[in-house]
Amino acid sequence: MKVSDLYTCLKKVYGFLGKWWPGLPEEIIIGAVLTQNTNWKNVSRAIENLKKALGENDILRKAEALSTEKLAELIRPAGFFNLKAKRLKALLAFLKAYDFDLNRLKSVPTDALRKSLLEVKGVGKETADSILLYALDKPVFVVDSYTKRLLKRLFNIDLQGYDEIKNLFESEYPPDLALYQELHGLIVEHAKRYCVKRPKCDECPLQENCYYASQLK
DNA sequence: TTGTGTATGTTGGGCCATGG
DNA sequence: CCATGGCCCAACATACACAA
Repeated sequence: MKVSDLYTCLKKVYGFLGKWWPGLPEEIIIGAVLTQNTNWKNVSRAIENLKKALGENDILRKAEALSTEKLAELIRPAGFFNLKAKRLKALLAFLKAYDFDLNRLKSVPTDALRKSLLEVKGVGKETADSILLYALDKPVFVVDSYTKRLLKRLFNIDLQGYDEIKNLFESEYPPDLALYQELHGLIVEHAKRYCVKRPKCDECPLQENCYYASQLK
């Protein structure tokens, strides 16, 4: 199997995921920071705390107005709360320059927008691309550790660099928003179910197409 | 057998320092 | 320039010891 066949292949197994990253764009931006090194269940608890304390609208503006300490208290369930409170504050300060208007943000060319997001302390490549893809509707490919592991196992492609992997996918697939959103979600779901650190090849629906699984025999 | 307590392992980005 | 490892934190899963 080739990298360009992965989408069709995963879709055959898992079907359409629908809206894989839940919530309003504002919540997705917050979630992108909160989900660093933690599972989604804990992140959604933290977001619920924020919504309960701040209400549903203008959540970014209201969150920015909170002290770092208060913010940390609310996002506690997401883990690393002191660190993430600082990172979230930094990101919210960046958004304030756009008056928290996501449409204004969206009107910035993607490359420039990505660069300025990466200048925010606490926003790395994965976080920036997640925001671009799921909150701002930009067709950029999101790479994570699951993507790296899947590439290595399925295709024996051993790339370390984030941008290398991003470029590989972006050259194999046309820049289609729905496709990119769906494909990243499919990769994560598959890696979480079967292609875990200690892979469950015997149960894996892709074992016939997988370099690693076929090597076991 | 079922419950409870304790310990230990696993998960996961980004920053920063350090060593090639 | 690039890779590696420590650091930030909590939840959950698993395993095991022991008691009732």
